Amino acid sequence: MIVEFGIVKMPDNNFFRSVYSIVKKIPRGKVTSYGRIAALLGHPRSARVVGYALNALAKESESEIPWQRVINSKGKITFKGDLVRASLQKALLLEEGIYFDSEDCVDWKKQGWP
DNA sequence: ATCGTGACGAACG
DNA sequence: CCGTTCGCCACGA
Repeated sequence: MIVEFGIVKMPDNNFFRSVYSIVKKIPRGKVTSYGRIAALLGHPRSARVVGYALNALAKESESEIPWQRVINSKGKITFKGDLVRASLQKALLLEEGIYFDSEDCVDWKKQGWP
């Protein structure tokens, strides 16, 4: 099956789709990490793959899935060369009421999910 | 099938 | 509290 995210062909991969279904459940005003999602899926060591899945998503600026609510385990947004996406992510999160401290770090205890 | 790659993360030093 | 190293695993060439 091909999940249509624009022209990008998504593989018939349960892991990717599982990632998306989890991300969709993150409530507004909350955030979680790549590793957390991987753990929820029963693949505690597949954090990188979660990032890989979200990467394919962001290209199409998919509105249905709140990709911006996924950050790294340190509680920060990961740049990795794409400053545009990073700033967009922060803007979206600020709009949702996420609070960043002086070091651009979120408070897991108050805004972490689950 | 093999291999390099990466929105990660934990373990070191 | 840094920066490095290493394990991880789906994907695409």
